Amino acid sequence: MIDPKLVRDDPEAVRASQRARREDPDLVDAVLAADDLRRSTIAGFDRLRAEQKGLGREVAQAAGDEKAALLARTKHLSGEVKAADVAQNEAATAYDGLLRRLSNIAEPGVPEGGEEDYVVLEHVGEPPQLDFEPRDHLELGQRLGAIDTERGAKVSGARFYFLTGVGAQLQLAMLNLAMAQAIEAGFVMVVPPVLVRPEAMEGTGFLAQAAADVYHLAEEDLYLVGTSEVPLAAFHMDEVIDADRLPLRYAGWSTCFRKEAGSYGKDTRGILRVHQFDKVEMFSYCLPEDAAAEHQRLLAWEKEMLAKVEVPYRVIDVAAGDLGSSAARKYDCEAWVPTQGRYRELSSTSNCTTFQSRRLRIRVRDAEGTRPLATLNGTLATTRWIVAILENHQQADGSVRVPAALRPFLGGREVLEPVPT
RNA sequence: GGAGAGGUGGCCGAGUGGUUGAAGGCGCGGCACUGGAAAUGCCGUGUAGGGUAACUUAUCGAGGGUUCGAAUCCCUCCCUCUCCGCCA
Repeated sequence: MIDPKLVRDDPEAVRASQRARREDPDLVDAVLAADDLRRSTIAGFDRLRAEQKGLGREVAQAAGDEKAALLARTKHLSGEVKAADVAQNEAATAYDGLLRRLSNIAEPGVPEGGEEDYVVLEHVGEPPQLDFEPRDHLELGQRLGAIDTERGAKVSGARFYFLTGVGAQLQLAMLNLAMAQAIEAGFVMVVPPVLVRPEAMEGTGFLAQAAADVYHLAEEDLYLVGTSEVPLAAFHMDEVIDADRLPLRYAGWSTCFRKEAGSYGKDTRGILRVHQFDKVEMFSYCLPEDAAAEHQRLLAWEKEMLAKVEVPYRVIDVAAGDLGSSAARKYDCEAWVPTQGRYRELSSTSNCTTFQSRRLRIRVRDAEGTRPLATLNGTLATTRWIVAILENHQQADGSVRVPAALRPFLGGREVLEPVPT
């Protein structure tokens, strides 16, 4: 939720942000109209309620005939107060509903446009020069006895997989490497619940545009999280945090679940796009004025991790139209995938400014009082990284070189060798 | 799953139908005292809405209800604790 004052004080800025995102600018005017109605119903209710309370005080002190007369007078007021209360609540609900539909204000400098309008900020590393026909990650994974998608489909359906042997070990090694880095950087490691209440899902903004991608358990009314960003953001829901405790940095380790609705036929091979994967996610709470700098720090930590797995990648500044509703700015790191001849997203870091904290009622308290704080998130490693690691470090014989930083987490192994099937 | 006890301000904790936004304590801020500090004393201190302002409204887990009036009574739900049952 954006700052309601901004809509009132500078509606054109909000309209401009909506246009940049290719969302509806007229929503701003609907919010303004709902706000007018809301305020007038509040005035009506307040007046009646004040009168009722005043009479109530007199009733409390009166007795006998005087009391009876007062009661007669106030009896009809009761109904009016109730009606005004209903009107007030309806107007407030309508206003809130519209306000929540407004996406976060894109940060100045965000590229305009849609998915294809990102700006490449930099390239790091060179695609490997392979003097043989590269195998894709699935073929490599099968030869290594690392990835089994056929049995994944048998047991659970399409887009499910088993990580076996060195595949499972590689994932654990990578996530451990990521977590070790995060802890070294001062993050608090968190293993969060992956089933959350509607409030947590709603508060982080995932029930808006990403709703179709979210698994829901109807019987319990719980949602499976698509990222530990959700429980990490909701961790401090309804809390007031002293300014001197900020920034708070958490590194979540969790399994993530995504329906991948609308991606039928896309990336169906291997483990590039799956319903369930594991991830180490960084999450920061900081002062709003520090958010942009914190965003750069998260990006730097992502790059540090990418350097450790030695894959070539580029950093893109995601265009406004391709931002999630919560994000004011988003940088993606995309790794080179040799068999696809293109870059694929490995990590993503978003500055959600005060959008999530306002929805989740998380505030910071300093000398001036309390106010919403900023939340940011960024990926440190996911199952998908295995794709880039296998393909970029493959050798002619189908073996895969292990990046040096991962070796300590793999019992010192330098090469993953094919196994007999 | 069953039975019972609870959910009150940043925190702890009184309060069972009427000037209670809510005693008291802690914390925090200011002042006094001090060479400075601690201790002590005094004063102040929730949040969110509406209003140019004076001021006003809401808020005692959430949502309904009873009543002229609800933190307080009733219903539903959520959560916590204790005991029993069940259990990968």
